[in-house]
Amino acid sequence: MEPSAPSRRVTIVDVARHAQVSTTAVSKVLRNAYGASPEMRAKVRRAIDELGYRPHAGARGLRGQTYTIGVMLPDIRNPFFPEILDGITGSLEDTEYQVFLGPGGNGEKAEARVTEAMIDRRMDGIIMIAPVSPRTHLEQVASSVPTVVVGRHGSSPVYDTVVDDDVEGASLIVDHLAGLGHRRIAHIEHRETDPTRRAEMPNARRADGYRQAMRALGLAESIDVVSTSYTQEGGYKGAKELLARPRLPTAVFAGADIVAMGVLEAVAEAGLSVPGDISVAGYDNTTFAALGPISLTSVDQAGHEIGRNAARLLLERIADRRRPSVQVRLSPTLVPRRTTARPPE
Amino acid sequence: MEPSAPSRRVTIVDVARHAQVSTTAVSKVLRNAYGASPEMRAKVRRAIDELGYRPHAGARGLRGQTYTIGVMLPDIRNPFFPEILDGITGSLEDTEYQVFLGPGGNGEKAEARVTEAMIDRRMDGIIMIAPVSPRTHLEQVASSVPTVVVGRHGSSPVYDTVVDDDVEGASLIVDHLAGLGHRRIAHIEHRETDPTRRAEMPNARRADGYRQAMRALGLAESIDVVSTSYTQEGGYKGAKELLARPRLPTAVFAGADIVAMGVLEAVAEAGLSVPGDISVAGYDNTTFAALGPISLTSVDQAGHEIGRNAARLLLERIADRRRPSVQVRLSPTLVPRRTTARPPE
DNA sequence: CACCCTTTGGGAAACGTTACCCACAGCCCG
DNA sequence: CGGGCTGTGGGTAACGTTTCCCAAAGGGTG
Repeated sequence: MEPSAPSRRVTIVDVARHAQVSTTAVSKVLRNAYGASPEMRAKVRRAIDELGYRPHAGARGLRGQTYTIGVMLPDIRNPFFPEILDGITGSLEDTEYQVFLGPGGNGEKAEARVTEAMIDRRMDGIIMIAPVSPRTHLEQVASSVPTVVVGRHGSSPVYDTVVDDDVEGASLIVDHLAGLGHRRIAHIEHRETDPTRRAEMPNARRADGYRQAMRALGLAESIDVVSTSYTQEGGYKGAKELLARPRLPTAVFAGADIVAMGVLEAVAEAGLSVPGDISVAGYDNTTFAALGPISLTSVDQAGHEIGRNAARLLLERIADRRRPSVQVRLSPTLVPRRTTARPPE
Repeated sequence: MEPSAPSRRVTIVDVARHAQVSTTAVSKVLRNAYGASPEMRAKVRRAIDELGYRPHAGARGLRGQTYTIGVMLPDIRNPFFPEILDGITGSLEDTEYQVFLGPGGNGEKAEARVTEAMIDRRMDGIIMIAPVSPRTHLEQVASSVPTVVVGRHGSSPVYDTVVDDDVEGASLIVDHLAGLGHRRIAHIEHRETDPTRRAEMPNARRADGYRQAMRALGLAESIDVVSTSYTQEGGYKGAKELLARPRLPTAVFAGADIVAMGVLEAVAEAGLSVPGDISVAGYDNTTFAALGPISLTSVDQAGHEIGRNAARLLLERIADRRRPSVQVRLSPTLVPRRTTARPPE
């Protein structure tokens, strides 16, 4: 085996010559386009197989499509994304489209770099998962390539959206805890100051959902929200703060599983037991929430469904770029585990 | 904002006209190529900025490079990969290269699809992380594009490799346990039958390392290996089997953290305590190993370093495709936590 | 001062594919 | 039997960039 053999690749011209037809004809077969008889198709396909021809995606992109879909992923570590991704790739595996992931790096600048790179490569469509970029940037991207935004509330005429109902998810937790008898239910949120992001980011919607659900249960006075960040450390600090309250909460609803991990740590340090003294719930139903030693009550977003819908919407929009924008909202489900129980007497 | 405005993009021709030079000149500036005076460069760069020009990667690829690096990731869920990825993207963020991830889907077929797609898109180089494909396929890929293989032992003249020393990692654990006083140390491995994979796959190397280390300590008779798979269930089943032994092991070295999770579950079910009755160690130092309630002793592979090296080797090979292949081997470190302690008296 | 080399710049032909349009044959219909 | 469809196939000009080459100008050298 040669180190990187310089052998010329088989091109459409070679296929055409071998099949004794024009390159136009081969191109038509490749794209399943109109204007080729069944016999012609058969002949061309045979030539393709015999020569082992594969089209050059870049060259195709010069005139037509690249058959490439870009998925912007802000943070690969987030154990919730793989589900979405499976949904996307699953929907696309029977098509000609190939999915590539762009590491977003969790910042506006990194996100911009990736989306620009995708546009430079003329990807046919882009799926942005839980982007942190301002809406104007999303719209700018969407104005030059078909785009679906996942996990941002708020709609735009230029891109489609798929979200899980975070308000509903927050209620699921609050109702579950209240159903067990809890009244002093506290919440740890990810601090959000920017007004449009308060309206669009899932973390803010979860906090809103918490407040709404508490009020609906007549527990308005027990509303207690600590603002930190969606990290383990944020959970730890938030819990420390809650544990310093004159009257301790009997349950903590952390806005994300990873936050709940910090809470569990702080609670253990304080010498309290879970769920004996305090119940803890997270959000996202991440892999580790299910692990035996943790067994964290959480909310499952239908990740697979989210991905499937995003892929579907994107294909539709690639097919018809001027169809009106669509918003899909899915419902989460509660996954009760061993970190929540009746409050102490 | 128009839905997907049809506005023509700025091309190199526009830039040339605006700067009153030839397209050749602009191209030279873009590539930092020889044959452009400083004044010329300045003039062209200004025009580029004024027009907001961005080169079309596909068109570039037709003649030259695409400035795109593909990273094949077999399983996004593996919490060890993000570290490697950070190392890669970190090394590349000051270059013109853009990284895209191809979801490998943990199977030969899926891996082949992704690598072919990368080649079809004329990516300048490919990094394959822990591929499961047979070596012939790796060499085939490497023969058409510069390639670095991460996490496969065994070298090839056509691709570079970066591995962490799994034999050494296994010793770290065995020595650690023996140092605490354990003698009956069992191991749960991922079953591997194919002979070349036994030599190349990390899981097989870990099992070998375990045996070697046991023999080196004079514990050859206590060698006890159970073959299941690197999954939580595999750990659970493996542990069940070990717990049915007439003389229980006092420590279990699971070949991966996720396996250790299954072990912890089985041990808890058996009414035994960790590390009181039995010590448990994993491998990979995944995120959840560090979580408070778990606190699993593990082995840390220098993921970041692995990624940095892979990126460096790839750039070198892109620059000189016929330089001899290089193998980099890094050393892991032990991360002792609360699941390992002295054996019961 | 003739010659050659170096520096700077540009013209034009690739690169591999698709879009656009035209030609031709066969057929149906009035 | 003429006119207009429909189905089939191909010629050719894009698409946006880089590479290969050549030309001209300037400067050093014998």
